[in-house]
Amino acid sequence: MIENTPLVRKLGAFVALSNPELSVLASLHKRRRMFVAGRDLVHQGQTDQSAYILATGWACSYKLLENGQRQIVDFQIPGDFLGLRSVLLHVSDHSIEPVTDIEVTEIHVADLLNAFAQTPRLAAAVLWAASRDEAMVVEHLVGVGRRDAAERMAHFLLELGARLALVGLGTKNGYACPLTQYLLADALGLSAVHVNRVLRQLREAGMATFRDGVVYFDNYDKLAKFAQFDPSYMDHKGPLLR
Amino acid sequence: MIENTPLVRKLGAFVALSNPELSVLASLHKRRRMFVAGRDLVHQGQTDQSAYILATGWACSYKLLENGQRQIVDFQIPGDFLGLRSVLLHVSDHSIEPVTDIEVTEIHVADLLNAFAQTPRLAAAVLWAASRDEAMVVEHLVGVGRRDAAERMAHFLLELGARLALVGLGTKNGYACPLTQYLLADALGLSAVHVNRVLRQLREAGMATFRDGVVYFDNYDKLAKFAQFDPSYMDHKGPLLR
DNA sequence: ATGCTGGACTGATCGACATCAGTCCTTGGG
DNA sequence: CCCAAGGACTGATGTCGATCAGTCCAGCAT
Repeated sequence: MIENTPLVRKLGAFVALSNPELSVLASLHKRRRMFVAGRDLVHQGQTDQSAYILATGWACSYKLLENGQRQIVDFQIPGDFLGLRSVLLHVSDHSIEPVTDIEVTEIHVADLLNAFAQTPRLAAAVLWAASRDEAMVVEHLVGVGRRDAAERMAHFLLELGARLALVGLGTKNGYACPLTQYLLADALGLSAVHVNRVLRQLREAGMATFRDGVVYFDNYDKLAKFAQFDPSYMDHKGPLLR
Repeated sequence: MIENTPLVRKLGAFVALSNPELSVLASLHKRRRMFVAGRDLVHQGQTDQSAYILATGWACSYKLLENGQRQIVDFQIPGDFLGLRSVLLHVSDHSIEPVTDIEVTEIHVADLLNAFAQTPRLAAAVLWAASRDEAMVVEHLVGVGRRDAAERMAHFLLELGARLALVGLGTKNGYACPLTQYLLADALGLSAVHVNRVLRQLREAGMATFRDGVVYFDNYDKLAKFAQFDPSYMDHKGPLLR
């Protein structure tokens, strides 16, 4: 039996993978490596680095601007690819930093592309996962562009919860979350000061509480309504491609 | 000889496609269809619609919020896929509207996935194109999150120019652009009023002029510096996969 | 114990951009 | 020819969130 990693769980939600396909997937995993929190894995502008699959811990991908501001594009949780896009485009347009200490397994993109030849359904699954990632970036864009700070925060907390639930790390009650208010600020396009005020608003409105590294959904439905959160792009009853 | 469509030009910049691969690609094109400006092709929430490749004209994909605001996620120009992500995810999380009258060719996603089995390099090319699209959304996110209105506008005009240049519809001097100030506002997360003021700023600073449906780069280098525009994620000397 | 550091938190002030309420110009229809 | 509609454009006013300048507390090293 193939081991049930977060990646297998995630892709399995998209495409029903057969055992041969699963073993091709498993064969992609090369060396296991660790990185410590805070030290960049990939630098903006760097070329020809490796791609990884995140096994444990959290990371974030971000872009730096000359004026010192940064925008966090996405957080990666177990099961997510790290740096796949950089490798495909042969240059990193962004940096990646572990938020906590992380464990990853390296993959060689040449192997991945070769695997597509053996099992085209794996290509579909990966394209699918990439589409989902893009959908999340899009949702993030909508939030930053057109939602006010409180809605943006609410939506963000919900989306993260839904993603974590998919790999078994969260429920509708809440989840463990190692992010600081500074990280939230850089993700949401706010100042850390304002993040603090907004979290207070959500807490006082009885919708969500973020304290001591844990997010509690005090009233999930009210929060989801407030944020206009629509999880349909992440919600699946089962694999869509059999 | 296979015809040299914008799509072939674009994918060809990524992966050197052989004649058999090109003909598989050509075989994906089904009926040719037209749509008129302003009437939605795909509605948010709709399921099971088709995917298309844009042949001529411009479209935009956007998301609507309950309060009536909208965020335009991206504009599509000839050679771009329309609605591919919606089909892969089996539900549209966004709407697509033609900005001008457009011509498209329909593709069946089942055919596309089957084609991956015949020519895995095509899978790589499509994954590549998807990565580039995601990189653009990311860049867009950074702009909306961390750039002020003028920088955002400058960066947007440059990026669009670079994309158009790739399919032969623009140069470093400028390009024809059918977008209204309202569309720009919805894309950049600004009000139409403010778009107007910002365009004036750029004009008065001698960097770019947008008038009568044409964007002129009055001083390309100054504009690129001002916007911190880095085209590396779209720039290629030639195909990276041979 | 003492000091240092990082993160959460707060009040006061300021500025970028939204909103409101218009004008002007062009285009197309009756 | 006149009118309606859409797009570009402008001034006045209002507000959300940034910035500045702190406090407080827990954890850790000395």
